[in-house]
Amino acid sequence: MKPTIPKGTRDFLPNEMAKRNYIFNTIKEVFRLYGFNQIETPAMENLSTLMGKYGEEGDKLLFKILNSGDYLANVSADELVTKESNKLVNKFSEKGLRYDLTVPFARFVVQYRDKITFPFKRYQIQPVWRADRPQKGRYREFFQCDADIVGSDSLVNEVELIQLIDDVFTRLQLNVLIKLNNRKILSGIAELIGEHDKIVDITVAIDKYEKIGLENVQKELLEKGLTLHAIETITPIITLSGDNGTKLEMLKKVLATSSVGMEGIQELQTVLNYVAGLNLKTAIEIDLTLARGLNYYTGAILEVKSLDVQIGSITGGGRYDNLTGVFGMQGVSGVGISFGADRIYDVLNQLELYPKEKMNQTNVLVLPFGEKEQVYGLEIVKELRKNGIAAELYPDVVKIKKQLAYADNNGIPYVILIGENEINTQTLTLKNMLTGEQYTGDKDTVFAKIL
RNA sequence: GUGAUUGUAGCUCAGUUGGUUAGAGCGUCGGAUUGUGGUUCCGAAGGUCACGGGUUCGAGCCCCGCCUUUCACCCCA
Repeated sequence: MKPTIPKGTRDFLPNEMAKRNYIFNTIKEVFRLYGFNQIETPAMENLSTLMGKYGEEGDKLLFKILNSGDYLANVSADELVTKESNKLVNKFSEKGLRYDLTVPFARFVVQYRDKITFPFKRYQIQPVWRADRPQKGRYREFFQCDADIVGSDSLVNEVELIQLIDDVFTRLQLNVLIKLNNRKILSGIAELIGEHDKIVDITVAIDKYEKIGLENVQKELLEKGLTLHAIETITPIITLSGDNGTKLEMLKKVLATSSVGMEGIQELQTVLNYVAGLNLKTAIEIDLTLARGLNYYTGAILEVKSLDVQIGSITGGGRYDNLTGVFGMQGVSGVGISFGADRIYDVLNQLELYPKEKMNQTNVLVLPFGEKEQVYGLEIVKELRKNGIAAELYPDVVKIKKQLAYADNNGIPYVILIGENEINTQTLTLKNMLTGEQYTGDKDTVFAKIL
């Protein structure tokens, strides 16, 4: 039998975990600094919690868990014969793997509303699963690192999250661009031309402007069923360019008659004004083609792109005004972001942006020449650890050549050799694996050299 | 879900128009070297050619199916 893992999943070797932990620890530390508190939720949720929250596409991508036991007991032969998987699945599956961290969080907020003080700031770092077809930067199991604030309408939250994003990527030394949009502006555009359900087609078409040109975009919109008048109305929006200020001015003109649209512009402007005073390292750009998560976002929408590596967005987020509504709790607005840890990991790998000093694990390997030395070695590693030095003792009595190769392959910077000579003279021999330098002396001097 | 693409030793890959016993490098193990790794030399182990069927005197190579890899679309972190 060949050892393999399911499609779209990954194993991580020790050196890879060191890199991933560097990412997780960085994000965690920033979350903590911004006052978010950690929670966890189960890997699986009731399907009733998950279904219908991510649109039709999302429902298809949910991993469903077979009921335990005789899961076909309640399915009649007639029903089985129909082969209608989508209907039948409800009969033998009532749990699914979580698809993101936001919906389980909404469930969590409603369920524990009596134990939570609003505004509630939580962070959550856990894997999610999607039955997608894997490709570059897309996995079926990946970690999201979410920070959300629920129970506050203030745009200060948006500003704080943008600052947090800037903080994280600055620490990770990644060049990124924050793209910003507002769902209300998109609604305004739709309102303007009376085509509420065409908003996705419109954003997709705008997105292609730079690639295929105005004429082709207009042609595509025509094919999608927009009237010539409607296309003419939104043409200034398709060709929108320049800095954020110019874009906002143009939008104000075009959307002047739409109150929702103007509200979105106002929000965007306010956020940008606040952020301008914070001197962030990351550039922020208004991007009307950002329509991500259209299913539940109601205000700000944001996305982060790596400037050095071509991969999908590495962070996304936005405001959702009524996510808890479906769980029976109305009028709670939230805003949140989600770092895609696995994509950030891929980007960092490609750029090799890991600080070396944070990557190695064991500092010292103790090499015994024989059994007697092994006993002495046990005492030595114990004392090393007491001094805060990560140390291990080679567990088998084998040739020193082999023990040194172990240290070498594992990138252990120091070894301590213990043989008959060392025991007789009460000394230790320290070897620097990088330089090959060796020093024999008493325990305290050797320890001092390592520290 | 749609369209391509990949699969040969633990890893990376050769393998001619179908032709005898399928190769290399790296890694592993042993030795040169019983107290010295990362350099060198010698040797060894390691294969259901993804899997199942078919064509053929003969298939790693051709055909069909299936799984898998990677990529694009859709959607997304």
